[in-house]
Amino acid sequence: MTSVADGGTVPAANGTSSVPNEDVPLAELNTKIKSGKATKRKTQDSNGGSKPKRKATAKVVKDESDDDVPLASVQSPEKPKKNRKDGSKSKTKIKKEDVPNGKAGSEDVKSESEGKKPKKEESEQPGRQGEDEEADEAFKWWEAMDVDGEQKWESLEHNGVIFPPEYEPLPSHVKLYYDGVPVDLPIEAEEVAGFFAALLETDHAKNPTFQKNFFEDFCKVLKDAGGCNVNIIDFNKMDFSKMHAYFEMLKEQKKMMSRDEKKALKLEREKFEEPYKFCLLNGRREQVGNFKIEPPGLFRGRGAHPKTGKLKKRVYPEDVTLNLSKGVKIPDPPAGHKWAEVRHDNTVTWLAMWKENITDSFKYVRFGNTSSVKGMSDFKKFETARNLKYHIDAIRKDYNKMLKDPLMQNRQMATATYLIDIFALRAGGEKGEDEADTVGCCSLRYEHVTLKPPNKVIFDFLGKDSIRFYQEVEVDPQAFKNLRIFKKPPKQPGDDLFDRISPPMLNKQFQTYMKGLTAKVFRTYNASKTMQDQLDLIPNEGTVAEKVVKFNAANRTVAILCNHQRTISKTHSAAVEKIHDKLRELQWQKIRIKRMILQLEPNLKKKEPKYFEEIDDLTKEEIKAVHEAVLEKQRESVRRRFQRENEKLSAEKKPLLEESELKERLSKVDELAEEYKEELKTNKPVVKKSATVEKLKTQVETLENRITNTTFQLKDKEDNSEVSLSTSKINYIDPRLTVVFSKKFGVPIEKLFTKTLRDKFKWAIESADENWRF
DNA sequence: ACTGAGACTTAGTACAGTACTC
DNA sequence: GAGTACTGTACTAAGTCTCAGT
Repeated sequence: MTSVADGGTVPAANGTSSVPNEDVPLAELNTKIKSGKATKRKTQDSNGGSKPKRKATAKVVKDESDDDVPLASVQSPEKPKKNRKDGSKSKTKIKKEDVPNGKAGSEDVKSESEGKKPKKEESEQPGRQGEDEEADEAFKWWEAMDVDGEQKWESLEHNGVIFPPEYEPLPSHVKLYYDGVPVDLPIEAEEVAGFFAALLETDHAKNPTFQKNFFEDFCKVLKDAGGCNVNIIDFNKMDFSKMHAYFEMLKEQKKMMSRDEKKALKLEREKFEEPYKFCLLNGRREQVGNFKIEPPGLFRGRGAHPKTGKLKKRVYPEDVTLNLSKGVKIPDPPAGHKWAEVRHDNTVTWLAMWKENITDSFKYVRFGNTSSVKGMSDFKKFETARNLKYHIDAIRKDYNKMLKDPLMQNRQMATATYLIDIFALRAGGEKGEDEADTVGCCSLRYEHVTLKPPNKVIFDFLGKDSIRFYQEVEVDPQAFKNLRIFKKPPKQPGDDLFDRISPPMLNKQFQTYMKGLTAKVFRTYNASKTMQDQLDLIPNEGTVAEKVVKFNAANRTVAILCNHQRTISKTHSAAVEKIHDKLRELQWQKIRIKRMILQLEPNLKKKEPKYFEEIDDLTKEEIKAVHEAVLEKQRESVRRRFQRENEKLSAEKKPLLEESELKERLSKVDELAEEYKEELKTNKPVVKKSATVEKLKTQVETLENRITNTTFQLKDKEDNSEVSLSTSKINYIDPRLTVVFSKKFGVPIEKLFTKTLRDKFKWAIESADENWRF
């Protein structure tokens, strides 16, 4: 069995490894580079030169480092010997106890049988399994796991996919208008126009690229369908408002349906979907994920996607390839249709597949997240990440050393690894001209990194999903020097910083340290490691609610590390403003009561100066604003109560209250207003006769508590407004960490995982005990 | 050695469903 | 109990990474 000692004995990284061989003159190096990555890059000029985007071949960086070290040699990254098909499968089993020396996961760990039935026996009796749902539910793959190997399943049977319903034409009175004229669209074109009409009020519909792409595709569909009564040539003359209104009306109708109607509809839908929801995987009933074929519509690309708004075509059975066991029943295609193809490939995990017309890529129907296949791969992912802890020290040591390597390529490798490790950047592969311009580590360009000596770096770029990555950070001095070199002229905006490396090269390098190590593993590792460290800091005290808050705070650190964002909800700023107002009012109340105390006992001010320090914290203007808000609130509540009382009286058929009564009640508020006005001048609030210093001080205390709570609430709201916790919880934080926290701190798992997550992470919930560590 | 196809994970958003407030 | 705010789920786009074919 391999042990932790491995960590220290892994082969050194390229460039720092023993033999300084294969020295190649620089000239040759350049050729290599050119024939490699650089040639792939499309030239700016080819697309009209609108954006200062990818330049042609990045200029060769001067053969000098900061220290004028010549770039000496090229070393082709060592080819990791791989032997995928050696057929030897290693059985692994999630164990209750952590292996002391840590090797688990994909390395060979013998699975103690512990009397568990081998999987094979079970799957040979699908019939029996099928009868007993309990048995299905209870199957614990994590106690009999075969994680390695090419083959993904033994047997697979399913009922195919659900196609979206055929298009139903609009009622004849609902039309598109062009230049004020109602248009008789052929049904195909009407459908496409409808797609746009449905989005009329969204940002997409206002996006010129979206409009242009939509219009092009719409015109083509219209032409192919034989045209219409009007000559449509100008998008701006199209009026979708009638169509839009119709869709809104339908939505409204749906909303207005009674509870029972909705329920019945839902039941019917579920009954129809039932057969597609499950499949037979190795003889066990398991969930299918997305069994619905994506409906046609307009492509909603994120960020500045050149293809956004294009028509995503309807998918027919003739486009769909099925995958299932040989010899099992092939689901019938919809009447009058046939499948594109039926495959029997057990090395993949999809049940159906089709090609999508926008980006020319594949879409898959897969197993659900609760399935054993997905669960195993999730488990494997976390074990790989966990395994990194035995190698990370060596890796860090090596790249820190290699930051000074004379060879430019090696410096870039080291610097990229550093950024990926420390700032959790993604690998950043090449992207095409017909995609949104987003970057990751290897595709960072000149303009994405600003250097501020001595060692401050500002990253500012759009990452995956066009989410902005903005960070001002201090970096390792050598990394700083390197970035400066990578930016040296003749490089200029538009040029790649890392022009001599690519994600595959990085990954190849990583594999020399550890099997399965790739760039993305660093994100998983650092995320889970961070979570573990944060959880370790939480004291086991307080209420469940308090513990949950602290857990979420730990979760948030991870989310921030991974730059997981969400758009601020429309109501957010209003909600924040509300809390701010509330806080100011509380503050005012507190000050007011303290002033009352001073009226009762003026000499206290000298005795306890600290306590009364804050009584002048609010300006007159602020106080006035609070007064107005408070008074307005009171008036509003008086009016509301008046109205409610009247409604009640009216229901009881009794005479209503007179308007004069309302005036009478409102005048009480006016009296208060006068009182406040006076108070604003004198700074002496009226003190109730019954008040004592004791009582008032208690009131101050209560207010202070409320202020603390509200401040906390506000901070939480603001901190969370742009941070999405769920992504890291679903993808990056080893679920066993959460399970351990739950067990150790006595927080019900329901408070930490939603139902779906509990199903997804069942393996973790049932396998981790409270001593488990990442 | 390079490239693109293919397959899988990761990601934010829209919207439905639920909880909370007045 | 209606209206509103928040939460969870469904959806599908956008990444990463491997491998086969040239």
